[in-house]
Amino acid sequence: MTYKLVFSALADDTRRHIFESLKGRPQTVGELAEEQPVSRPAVSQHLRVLQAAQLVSVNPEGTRRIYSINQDGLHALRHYIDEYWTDVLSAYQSEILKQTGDKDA
Amino acid sequence: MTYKLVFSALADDTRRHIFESLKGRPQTVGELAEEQPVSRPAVSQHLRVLQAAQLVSVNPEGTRRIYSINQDGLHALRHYIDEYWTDVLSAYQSEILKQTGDKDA
DNA sequence: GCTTACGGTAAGTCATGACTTACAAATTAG
DNA sequence: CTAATTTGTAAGTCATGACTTACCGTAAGC
Repeated sequence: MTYKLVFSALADDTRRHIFESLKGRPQTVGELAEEQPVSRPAVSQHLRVLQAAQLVSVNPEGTRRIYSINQDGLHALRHYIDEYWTDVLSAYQSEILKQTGDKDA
Repeated sequence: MTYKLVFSALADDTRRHIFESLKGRPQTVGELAEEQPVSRPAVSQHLRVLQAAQLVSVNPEGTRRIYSINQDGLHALRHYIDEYWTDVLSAYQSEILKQTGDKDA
């Protein structure tokens, strides 16, 4: 459902850098922009995408907007992976059972 | 390093559908193309991307090429998430300790 | 041998998205 | 109130990538 948002958000290098920069501490847009090789408006646009993917969240403080990590996005990602694996394992198991049954027959 | 490949591979709807279709059983290109609303060459190109991201692998059998799941891609993804979280937790912990110290001072 | 089936590749089109500069809104400082 | 700071938004440019049709190589069947 929202997997597309999370995957495409983290598919971009600049966004992944921003996201990993927030790993250490909450930061303002200006602080984040200084670390990146792109302009501040570009960072703003990236933050909007990250926010839509529920990977970051904002906390306004005066004119500044302090961005920090939002757990929801990565939790969704982990859920996707986990569910995928359980499905894979059950499918493989039935495949194995089928092959075993063929052997017996 | 290869995170970009995995994220961008799964960011596309068609590719995610193909990837999830392989969850159940290995399939040929033709079988996968029948389930998708795009042409067979398009599926071929998507499979190349998925293969580059180590999400699927091929097994030639005559003229057919049987695609199946490759664990490496998703393992890399899970590794990314896990490492991210350990970094986040340690950063938060030091933040909490700093705040506690400030209170005491 | 020839034909058919399967699938990868080439070339071209079109939409998306990452980036820029210019501008506007909102809060703080004097 | 005015000026300065911070940030989001608008508009436009340019590259990327998802898709199509046409084509080529390769293995199997008659």
